[in-house]
Amino acid sequence: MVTIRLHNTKTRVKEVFTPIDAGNVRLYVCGPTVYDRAHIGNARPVVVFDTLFRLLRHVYGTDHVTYVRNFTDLDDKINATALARQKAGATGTLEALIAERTEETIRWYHEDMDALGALRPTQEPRATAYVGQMIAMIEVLIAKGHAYAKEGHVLFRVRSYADYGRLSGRAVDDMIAGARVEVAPFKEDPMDFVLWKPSDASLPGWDSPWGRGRPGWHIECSAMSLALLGASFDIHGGGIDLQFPHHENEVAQSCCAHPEGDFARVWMHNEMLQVEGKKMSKSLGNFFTVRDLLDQGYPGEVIRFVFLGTHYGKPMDWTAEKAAQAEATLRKWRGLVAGVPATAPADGVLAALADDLNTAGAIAELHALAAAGDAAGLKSSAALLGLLENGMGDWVDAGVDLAHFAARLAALREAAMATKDFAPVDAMKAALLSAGVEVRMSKAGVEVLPGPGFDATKLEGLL
RNA sequence: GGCGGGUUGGCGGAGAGGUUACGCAGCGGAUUGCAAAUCCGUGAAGACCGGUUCGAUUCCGGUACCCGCCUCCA
Repeated sequence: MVTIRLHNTKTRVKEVFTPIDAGNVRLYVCGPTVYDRAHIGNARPVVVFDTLFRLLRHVYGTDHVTYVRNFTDLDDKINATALARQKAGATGTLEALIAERTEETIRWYHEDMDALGALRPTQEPRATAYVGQMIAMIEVLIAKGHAYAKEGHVLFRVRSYADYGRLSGRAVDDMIAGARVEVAPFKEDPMDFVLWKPSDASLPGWDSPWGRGRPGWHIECSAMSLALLGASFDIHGGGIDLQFPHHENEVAQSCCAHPEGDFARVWMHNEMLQVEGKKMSKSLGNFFTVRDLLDQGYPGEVIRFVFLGTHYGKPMDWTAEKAAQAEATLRKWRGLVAGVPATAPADGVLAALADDLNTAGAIAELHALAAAGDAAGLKSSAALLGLLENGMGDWVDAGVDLAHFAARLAALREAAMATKDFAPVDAMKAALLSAGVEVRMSKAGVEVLPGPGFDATKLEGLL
């Protein structure tokens, strides 16, 4: 059995990973709030934890890993989006507009993440389907003295949980000193956070012991992970920006409601993504959704390769330069593994991934396999990273048959060999090159294949 | 102010207390009608200042700069 080591945010060291139950390894990752298209930053944890999912499936067996990633379809941002649409003249009730928006966004999310080669998680629970469980958990917290109801709100009593701040390495008193916490009249302590809040008639709401209202954000993940994975599970993942307060609050809720469990044994956080060296933001004009990149012609596989080139624990920069390099490499490898059946991944690749998901190291191993001409090893090892898979390679040949161009060029060349007038050959070659076609001529013959920037429309009239 | 991440050759980016990372680009050569592709060879690094050590880019301390979180943003 391969020994997997993972950096645990909770303990701040790399640890040997030992599942609670090797027959059912359980992973939970915070999913998207479905109010808009996923941006490329949202895609990083998807690719990172998809790779972890693939590794775990390889090591423990495909049917022995449960991966849960939620959809937060219950959120004030969604409400605001729906409200804005209603004001803009959209017809239908607010509930209908919200449902429409979340369904549409989930569909987009699936399309975009599928394009990146991410496997669908085992389960993708929606928050709206677990409000009952959230209410139940809140009741337990109140009964145990960890939460209190006031003015239609229910708040978590942060001071009742001694370990609060441990995950994120913060001291409660320091946070108070920072004093940027919301002070509300119904809070016993400024640090207390909302588990339940009242909804007025214009907002979606559920009946609860505290009146009609809606849950706070943090309780969603606690309730869903409990329902689907139990009070103790193996790994909890997400972006480092969620470490505080979201994950800290999850720990507090889950551990106080179910002290018999450990909640998540291992916490993994991916670092943030930047674009051309800067934080992605709408005002800088470097804000991209995954769909934007796909529409610009970056294949999902190329995006995935760029992501995997940097260790998940380090900040990653998205640049056009990297994408171009990734495309060239994948194009080369695709040519190498065409028609080759997959076997078993190489030990070196597996070892790199098992070492805290060292995807950059794994890619170096792939280069070694390619250099050694081990096409089967390359293909099978790449599959562990979600690369070079059969369903994702359409972009390479662009669906165009270039055989007749090759034949034509070969004929011209043959004639030129006799006449020593290479002008017609060079003219056709230049035309092909300008259409992004790679032209290779040797004693063995003529080969043409789509290259970077291939544009089929420029081929018209060439024959 | 508090907490955390980063700083490696022209660019990207890993591991390891002492031995070539790797990829791209560059340079030289083979090959080619010219190229491309391929193959062979090759130069190039560890932000700064100290410390530990026979020896540190790798461990420890400090400085500088960049970034994130502390505002229900992955």
